[in-house]
Amino acid sequence: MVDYLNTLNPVQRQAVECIDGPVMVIAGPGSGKTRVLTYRVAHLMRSGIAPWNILCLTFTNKAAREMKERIETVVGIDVRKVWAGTFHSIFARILRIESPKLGYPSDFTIYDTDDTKSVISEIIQTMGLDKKNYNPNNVRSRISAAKSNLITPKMYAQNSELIDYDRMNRMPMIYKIYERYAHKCFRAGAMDFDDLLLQMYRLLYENKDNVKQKYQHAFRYVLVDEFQDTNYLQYAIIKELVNYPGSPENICVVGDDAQSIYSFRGATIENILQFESDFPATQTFKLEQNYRSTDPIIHAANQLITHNRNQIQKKIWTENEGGSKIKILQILSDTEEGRRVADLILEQKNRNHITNRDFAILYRTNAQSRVFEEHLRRNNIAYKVFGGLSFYQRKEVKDLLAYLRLAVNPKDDEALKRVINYPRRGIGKKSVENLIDQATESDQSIWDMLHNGNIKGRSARMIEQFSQMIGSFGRKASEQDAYTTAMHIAKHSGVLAAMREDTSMEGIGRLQNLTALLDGIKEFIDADEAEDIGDVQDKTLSSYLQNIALLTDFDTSEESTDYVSLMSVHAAKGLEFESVFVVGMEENLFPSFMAMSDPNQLDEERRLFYVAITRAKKLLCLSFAKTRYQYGQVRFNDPSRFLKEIPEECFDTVINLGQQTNGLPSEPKRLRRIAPLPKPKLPKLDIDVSDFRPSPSHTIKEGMTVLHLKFGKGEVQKIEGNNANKVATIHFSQIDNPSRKIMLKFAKLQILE
DNA sequence: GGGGGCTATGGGGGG
DNA sequence: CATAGCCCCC
Repeated sequence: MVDYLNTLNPVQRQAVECIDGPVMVIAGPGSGKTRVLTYRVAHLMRSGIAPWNILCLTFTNKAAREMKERIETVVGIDVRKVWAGTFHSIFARILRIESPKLGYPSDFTIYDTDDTKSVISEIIQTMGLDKKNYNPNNVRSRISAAKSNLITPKMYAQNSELIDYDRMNRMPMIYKIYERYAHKCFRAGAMDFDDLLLQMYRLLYENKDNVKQKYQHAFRYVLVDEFQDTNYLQYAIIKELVNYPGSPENICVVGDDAQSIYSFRGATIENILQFESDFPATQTFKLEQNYRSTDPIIHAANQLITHNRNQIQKKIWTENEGGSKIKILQILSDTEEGRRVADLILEQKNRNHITNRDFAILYRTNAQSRVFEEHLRRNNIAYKVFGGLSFYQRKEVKDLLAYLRLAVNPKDDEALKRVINYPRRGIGKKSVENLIDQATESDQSIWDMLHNGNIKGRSARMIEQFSQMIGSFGRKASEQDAYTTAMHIAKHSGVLAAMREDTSMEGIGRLQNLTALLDGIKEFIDADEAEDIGDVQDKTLSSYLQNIALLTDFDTSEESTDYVSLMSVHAAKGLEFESVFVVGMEENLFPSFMAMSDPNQLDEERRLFYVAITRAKKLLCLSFAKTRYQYGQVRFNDPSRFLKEIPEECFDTVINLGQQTNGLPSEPKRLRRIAPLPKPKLPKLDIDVSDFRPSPSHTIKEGMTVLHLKFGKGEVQKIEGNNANKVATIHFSQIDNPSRKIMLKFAKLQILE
């Protein structure tokens, strides 16, 4: 066993050893917060606390995983039974056991943001509301905010402040949409991300079968990382678990008000301020010594944050004297920024002998990643982009996942809508609309309509077949493991076959993604790791789906890890790198134009920048471009005000950053829009229109040579489909992508031979 | 049924 | 600029 206590400084050590009663640790960046949390858990276990009595809520699953690994090497005790993970993943696990107490199936589906938006759009439509006023995204965030603040639909409807606000924004019916949305999700056996928290709260609050006491008893020691980024609802759950008469109140929260950057999703700094009054016995520890960065970086960070209005007083300091000054780069354009940063990375690699994995490029918006990708690729530097469209959001992946979801929970309307006619099986738009309408009207799921609905016309047989198929998938899912089931579904749904048919470059890529998905499922069932908080390892499809619904980019394993990391500043929270580039340091970008008129939001942007620069251990480079393409226009933005808030002596060169802005937003100057060049049309084919005599469609047969007015001569290779819906595959040798599928009933073709 | 081209619209951060 | 939604056309 490692003598871990002696590796800590006095304050850290106190925070680790003080295991009974409420503890709050205010920890500056790089002050060994993770060490404290990790060693605290290790210390608990060495003091004889059973691992299953420890609940540790971290910000990412990766952080939880790394903590467990570290603990295992430190104390050599089996840590697998510690409840460690994100709020969402831990609560999803508990709800999987307890959700029947709330009327949900234990195989409930987790709706992602796209599903949520789709449900909301449908409600807006069926309510006959104007889509111009009701933007699904706005509505979604209103509903999400309500849930995060424990406001039920009923409370929402009675809250005049909320109703007035919505009325002012010309969306007076949001309360009604909220009510319908909640009902619809419930009826579909689905929870969205907020529900994972909200239903957990309900579970404890309603306390059916004394389930609250069960978990209060189980979680005798509770630890919460990044406490400054928890919202009202999350804190309410923690209090349900810990704050009750006779509680030992063994709760430890760790956070830093200066790094609070998630208020947009309901996080509230109030929680930190509230904590000491909710738990009067709280002992507070402040970790202020920074072990991560060198002096110029720390100095800059301290100075920067003094520009914020409210903060808990603390000053971070370091013994890492000296160190390189901060590099500041003034660049002409955003493209140039990509080139310069890639070049600097090469240079630093050679001069300072650091490897790809030591570098990070951090930006305010994910859309900025592209130029850096381009130039890194050009310089042959391996990189990985975090955030953006994840693997699980790709169309082909979502298609197969929809089938898997449907097998587990056929009431999942969103999944059903996605695949009822994919691959094509002759259940057209009209039939689907009809089913949806009936479902809405009778307040049942679409799945129920497949059996009880009033289905007329040709699609009836196809619908019957589809429903049979999903039923058989469901039986498979309840009998076999996730991989066997998924493989079976991929084959028998026709998804795999549809993919194989598409031999274009993109099509091959999509097939590879599907294969990767299936491989991932195999990995899941082969994995020996005991993510099993229940007693048996759960290898079912249902378990797999719950697992991946909460994965992020950081949770995917890969062979090679030596890459430059590209990510948003938000995503970089909690990480550190030898060399960090913070790019796009311009007004209207960082700080974001969305925040410019609100002092509170400006403060949050500043905290975000604080987080960005404190990721760097040794080298920090800040860059800004004079011109940048934004929303189709060249824009001239001033250097970010944040650059001016860092003392000049921190920088390696002095750059004239212009007038200090007095807090007023500077209107971005813009250039006239440049008209796009017309795209080249199909080459003109020399066909005399007056000679063109299209032949009747039924006379066209495989093997014929035909003439088409735009595509020219072509060879009929294949004819598929029945009667009126025959589709011909014709090879037109005179055009760019010669193989075309044409529906014969529309096409005008003249038979040549 | 579905792809291509056009227009309107948004425009941030994420579990 | 990117994307969504629409219409047109085959």
